[in-house]
Order: sequence, then structure tokens, then C-alpha cells
Amino acid sequence: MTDTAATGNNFIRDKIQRQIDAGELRGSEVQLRFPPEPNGYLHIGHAKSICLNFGLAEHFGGKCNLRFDDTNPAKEDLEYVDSIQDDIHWLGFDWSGEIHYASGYFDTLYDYALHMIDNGDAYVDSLSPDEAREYRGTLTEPGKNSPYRDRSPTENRQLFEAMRSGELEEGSCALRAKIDMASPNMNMRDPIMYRIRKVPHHQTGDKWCIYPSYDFTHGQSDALEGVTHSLCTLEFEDHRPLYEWFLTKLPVPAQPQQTEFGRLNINYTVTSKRKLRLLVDQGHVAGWDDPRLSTITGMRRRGYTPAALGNFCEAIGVGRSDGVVDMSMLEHAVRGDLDKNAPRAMCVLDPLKVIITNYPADQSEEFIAAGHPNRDDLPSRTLPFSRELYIEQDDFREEANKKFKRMVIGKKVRLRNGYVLLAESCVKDTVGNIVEVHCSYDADTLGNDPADGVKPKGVIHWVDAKAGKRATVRLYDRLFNDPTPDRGEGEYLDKLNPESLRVVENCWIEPSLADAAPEDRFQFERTGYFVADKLDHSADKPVFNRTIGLRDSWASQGSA
RNA sequence: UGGGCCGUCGCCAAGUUGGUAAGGCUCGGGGUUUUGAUCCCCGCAUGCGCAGGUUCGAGUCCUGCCGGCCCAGCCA
Repeated sequence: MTDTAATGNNFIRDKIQRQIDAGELRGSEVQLRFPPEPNGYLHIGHAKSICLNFGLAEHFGGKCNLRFDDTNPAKEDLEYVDSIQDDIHWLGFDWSGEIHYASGYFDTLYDYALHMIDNGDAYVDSLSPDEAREYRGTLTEPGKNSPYRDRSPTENRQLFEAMRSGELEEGSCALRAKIDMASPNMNMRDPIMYRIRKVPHHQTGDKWCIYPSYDFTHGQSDALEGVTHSLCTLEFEDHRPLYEWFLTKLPVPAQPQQTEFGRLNINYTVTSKRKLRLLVDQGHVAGWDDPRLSTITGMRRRGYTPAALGNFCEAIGVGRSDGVVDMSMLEHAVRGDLDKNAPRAMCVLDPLKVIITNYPADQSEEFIAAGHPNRDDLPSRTLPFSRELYIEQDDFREEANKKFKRMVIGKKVRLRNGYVLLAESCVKDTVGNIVEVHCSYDADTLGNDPADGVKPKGVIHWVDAKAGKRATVRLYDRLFNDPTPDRGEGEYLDKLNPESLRVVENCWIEPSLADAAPEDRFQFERTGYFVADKLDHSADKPVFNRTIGLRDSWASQGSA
């Protein structure tokens, strides 16, 4: 069982199922939506939301649409509108119907605002932002009514229209809902419905200079789209009374219900758009798609797969507590999918030359190696072999105890997919570094154990020195040394892991790898999972990113 | 010291009307293996934040504490 896709916990799925069982709605009527604000790149937390929303729609045979929650043009950009679509598609989902934009409802929302003004449920407040803050009160003290709170519907209408026409300055006034300045729920203390922002919008251009707030937009947008279940994270729980209040005050076509779930946090990484942006802007990483980032595009470049992310989201479940998931869970999901699907290949990262003294210099041959140990549907590959090859420095020792199952002088070791070798001697440079190992090979050991019945304990990977190709390999490690860089503000930049990226030039890869296309994934046997870089890889200059190492019980036991 | 929410094994997380603690991750032990990988077995909470109470019986009900998260943007 490499994944638990069928058993993940999800209280929302259960809740909808109960509603269906109770005959309150049909599965085909389930309507969800994924509502990102296009102000940054999507990250692993969004992946959870995407898998939840689109996954629920698939599960019940309902629908899920994409809606950009674009009510704050000052922070948004078309670049993000595009990247978000790419990320959703890459994850394997597609939205039903056309893409929706909250900005597409601006006309309707404006009419809704007028409706509320006419009913005495909204007023134009001329308090400055600073004054408004003072009037709002504090967490323990009630706020007080604005002196402009009792303006007549007629006056409010004129003022609101003036706001819209551009006659009024930013900050000079705002449209607010008339609810209760003494409410213990801060969100109900006459929340802002519209504010003046004289900036162009990426979708509506300069048509508007007033923009609706999240609270006045989200629920109505949901209703307009016929959304039955509006899912959001826990911090919006306090907004639910307001979400429902607007819905009861307006002639909306549906009554969506908001349900909150716990945000996803993973240790050793950050999932806050603000913090991610800072890492990018200050150059701590190479961009939004840096493989060390938990952005979807970054994980993609790192070599993670959509299936791995989906399995991970299913495995962590959906609940209402705000915990921190172990990075090991994500890694488990990634290894699980890659182990099942990634073709095998060999790559030597830290080369040590081996010369097979009893193998003729002018001779060579080709081995056929399986593409995958337990999948014959993956094509096999050809491994050229000759007198000289490279193995990993770490795989050789002049002498070692029995626990070391690799190449040791006087001992036998098996070349993966090849012969059994007997190490005889090694050559050192003037400072004592081992630069070459001399061995003899046993010609009868291709596919069988040595005739003497002594089976080598170890198997090592290798690359033929003549036929092998050079490659650059980028070894990634966690971006932060601290398990919770996301906690609190500031100082998370001090917790950056200075060794999060190690670039290794001049690695040796088996020739079959020269055919790799960007984004092709492999398991370099005994080393880890790697992906040909999406942007920098080419047959002439191969570049592989390490997605994740293999589990290594030997290393974790403290080697020898 | 206002309001809302949360607290079950190191980490996620089940536990519908009280009936005697799922599963996954991690970790430890063993088996298979031309990847010290995968895979396969086995082990890992007499206890469910704490303290009382109700009950034949409570993680599930009651009371009181303790701890954590969110809210005072004309951000979402």
C-alpha cells in the first residue's frame, strides 16, 4: 500500500454525503469553486484546496469552477491569472464552464449596494481611515457609531454615485454596512463594502474607481454561481455571520453555505504568499519556480508529480485543527509515486575511476538493463561496458568491516546490471587521495552468482568511462533549518539553510539518459529520484534536479 | 479580562445515537531482493489537555480549569 487515496479523512465529504442521504440535494447538484486571488503563485496549501474542491466535485459528480477573487487591483496581476491556470491544469484538474471573475460581477454588486442603501442597510461613511479605526473600538471595548451613520438613503445614494464617478478622493469615504458597532465580532462592526481605489484593474481596465471588499463580494459571487458549498480556511470563520447577513439582505439567486477547514502547514517550509514573495524578491531563491519552494510551480520543477501531491492531500485529510504536517509525509507520497513510475538509470555523482585489469582495452560489450525492476511495460535500456568505468567515491574503501557492503580491496562486489568485480589495489595521489581502483572481473557472473558460490553482499552503480556522458546535477535540500519558519513574523530569513542547493558539475550519466526530455523523471539507482530540468536541460548539456533521495536506512543508522 | 475555533500516540487523523481507542507518516525488529530502494511480516496510546461529576459503563454527557490558533486592513 503505497498510498491511502481511498481512505483519507474528510469531514466535508462526509457532511455533503449526509445531505445527499437526507435527500437535501443530489450529487450532480454539488457545486464548488476554487477562488484564488491573483496576487501571487499558488503553493502547497492551495494544492490542498484545489484537490479538496475539484476532488469533491469529481467524487459526487458535481461541478467546480474557477473564480478569480480579484477585488483588489492594486495587488493583482495578469501574470498570476495565467500561472494559476497553469498550476491547476498541471495538477490534473479542469474547471467547469468559463473562468469566472469576481470583477465580472462588479455591475451586479454595485446594484446590490444600491439595494442596501435604499433599504437603510448601508451608508457612506466620511470618516478617514484613521478615524474609522478609533471608532471601531477594540477587542474588548465596543466601537461607537460614526456621525455619518444616519445619513438618508437619498444622501447615501448621491454620495455613493459620487464615489463611483471619481469626484471623491481615495480614503475620503467608504460604503459600509450598517450592522452593529458594539458587536463582539469585529467583522460585524459596520464592515466596509466599497472603497475608492483609483487604480486600473487587470480585467475591467479603468471602468471602476471603487472596488467592493472581500466580504461584500465573496458570498454574492458564490450565490451568483450557484455554489452550494463554499469552502475556505479557518480564519474566515468569524466572517461567516457576515457572509450570511449579506445573503439575507440581498435578492440573491441561491443560498450557498460556507464551511471552514484547517489550513495546511508543513514544517521546514513557508506557505505564506507574503513570505514566498520576499524570498523571491530578495533573491534568496531563483524565482517563484525555484525547486526549493513549496509553490506548485517550484515543486513541479523539483520533480514532484501531480499524483504525489494528490495522494499527499488525501493522506493528510481535512479537519478543523491547525497543525503542522511532517515534511516526511510529503516525501513519502513523492517517493511512493516515483518508485512506481520512474524509469531507472545510473548516474555517478562523485566519480572514482575503476580499471578492470583483466578486461582487454580494445573490447567492449552492451548489457540490457530493465527500465524498472517490477514493470516490464517500461522499455529496457542498453548499457555499454568496457575496461574503464566510474563508480561513486563513497562506494570504495581500502578496508572496512562486514557491514560495509560495497567495494573493498580483496572483496567482491556486483556491478548493477553487470559483472562481479574483485578489487585488487588502488592508486593514490601525492596527498593520499584515492584516484583509481584496479579490479578484475569474473566473466561468468553476468546474470549468475560466482562459481565459487560466494555471493557478493553488495551491488554498486557505475557508468562506463568511454560511453558515459557528463551532466550537471543540482542537489536540493530543505530551504530552512528551522522546523517552523512560518511561525510568527520576521526573522524567518535568518533560518535559511545555506546548503539548500549544491550544484555538482561533471557527474557521469549512462548514455541512455542523453535522450531525456525536460521534465522526464528517473530514479538514479541507489541515489534518488531526479528530473531533467524543465528549463536548463538539453541533450548537449544535461541538467538534473534531485527531487528527493532514496530512503537510506544505512545512512540513517549512522553508516559504519 | 470581548467573540469565534481547536486540544485523541513524536506528526497528520478516525472515533455517527455513551459500551470498552481505526488508518497513514515517523521509528524499532525480521523476511525477500543484482537498488543498504521497493515489497512483505511484526511491534509501537490501560489511554484520549487537566480535575471533578453523572452512569453498570465516557474520548464520547455535565461542571470547572489549563493550553493553542484567529479577529481591532478602506487585504483576501
